[in-house]
Amino acid sequence: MRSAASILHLDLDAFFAAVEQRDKPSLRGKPVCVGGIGPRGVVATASYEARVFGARSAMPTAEARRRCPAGTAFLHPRGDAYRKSSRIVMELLHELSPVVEQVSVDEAYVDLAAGDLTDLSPDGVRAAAQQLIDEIRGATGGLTASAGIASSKMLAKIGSDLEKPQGLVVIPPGRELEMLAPLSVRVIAGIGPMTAARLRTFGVETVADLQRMERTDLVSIFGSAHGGSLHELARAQDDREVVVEREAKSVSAEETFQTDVVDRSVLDAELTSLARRTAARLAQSAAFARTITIKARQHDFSTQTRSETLLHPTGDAGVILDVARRLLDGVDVSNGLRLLGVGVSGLSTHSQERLRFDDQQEVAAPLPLGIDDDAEVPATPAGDVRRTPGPAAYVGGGPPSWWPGQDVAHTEHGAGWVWGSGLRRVTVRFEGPRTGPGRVRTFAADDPHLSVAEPPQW
DNA sequence: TCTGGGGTCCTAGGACCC
DNA sequence: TCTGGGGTCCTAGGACCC
Repeated sequence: MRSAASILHLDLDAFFAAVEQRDKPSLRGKPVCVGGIGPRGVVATASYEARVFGARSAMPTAEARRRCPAGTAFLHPRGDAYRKSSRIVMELLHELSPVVEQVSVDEAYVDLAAGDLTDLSPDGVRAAAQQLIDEIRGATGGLTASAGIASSKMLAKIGSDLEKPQGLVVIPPGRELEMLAPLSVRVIAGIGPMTAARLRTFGVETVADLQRMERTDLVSIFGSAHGGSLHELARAQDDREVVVEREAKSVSAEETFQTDVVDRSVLDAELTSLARRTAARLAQSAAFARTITIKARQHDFSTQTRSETLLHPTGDAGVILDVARRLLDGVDVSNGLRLLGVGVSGLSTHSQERLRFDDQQEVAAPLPLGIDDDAEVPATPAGDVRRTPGPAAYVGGGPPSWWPGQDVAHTEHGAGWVWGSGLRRVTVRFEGPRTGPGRVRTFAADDPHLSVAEPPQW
């Protein structure tokens, strides 16, 4: 804990939904849920209008549909659009200080003590943060953010959450404990539903309650690492630094099927696709991996992992797939899998494989890295393959499979987004961030005048 | 209500080594 | 013979975060 409130935590408000409302004027002021839209999807972000009806992050989309009124938009995420706005926000943060730790697409810590700001008093940092938030709104076409500024990461993060949306909370040095004491233990990072439930059995609900627990008791209940950190965080003892860049420790890809899959040939096709995606992302970060892990979720949601560590790091999709296949052979799939995943860890930045010259070890035939892996169609009859519709899920050679929220362009009507599709039809609303609410038109799904478009500029 | 996808960190047991 | 101690690596599972 520092002597000045010099750590800022910035969090964009209902980020995915806010970007959708910015780019789609007809959705402004309306409930919007962004996330998986299939039968097994969950909500990633609900707009504040949707939260009124009880929609929440991580809620099954089916449940959110039940709670929200007719007219609520359920949209598939547009990752490119979110990244584009995120980049602009992160650049603004870098103008404040070179020490910026991006936690996710919509969240970051800034070490104000490492920047040019000389006035680190509560009033000084508040003014700087207010200016930042105003700049973000201006540069992103109206996205709002909340900020917390405090003497530690934990308190800065708690602060940014306290008055969301558009909150700006400075916790002055010396006031940390009194601020923390009445709050639920759930505000502490690392206390999730399980830990909170166990603490409740000891009568612990607030941070003040937690402060009364002995360290030895917490350690015996939760283990030394978790128990020890609970004891410290409850007392606002948090010396974690703002770190600019962390090396990735693992890379993975996984997919939940629309319905459970028993057929091993379908699973093998999926495994191939996942191994390729994982290898492609590994290559993007110029890394190699020693440990390969598969993940299998059974029909009852129980999850198994199987892993194998190689002698030398690899980046080869064929090697990853060979190992993954072997591992999957050892998994009982007779009741059907609902999810399959492939991951790699034990990363390094160079491959010993490349240094071998007289190794007789058989290397699997190279597997091409699909440029757009989702364009890959498993080598089984299309009608037999159940795939979760994804943002880039094209039927090989055929027309695009349109998804709600997708950016499109029509040669006559211009830019718009997919409102809905099905029965070989696609309905598009023609509007953009700078237009008023637009008109809706329906086309044949294979209408040659309609094409996939880039996210609009606001 | 029936639970995504991408990650991080921790624990615990067994193998193995000195 | 009936019994060490510490360290590291590997594997599996689980809580948690956004």
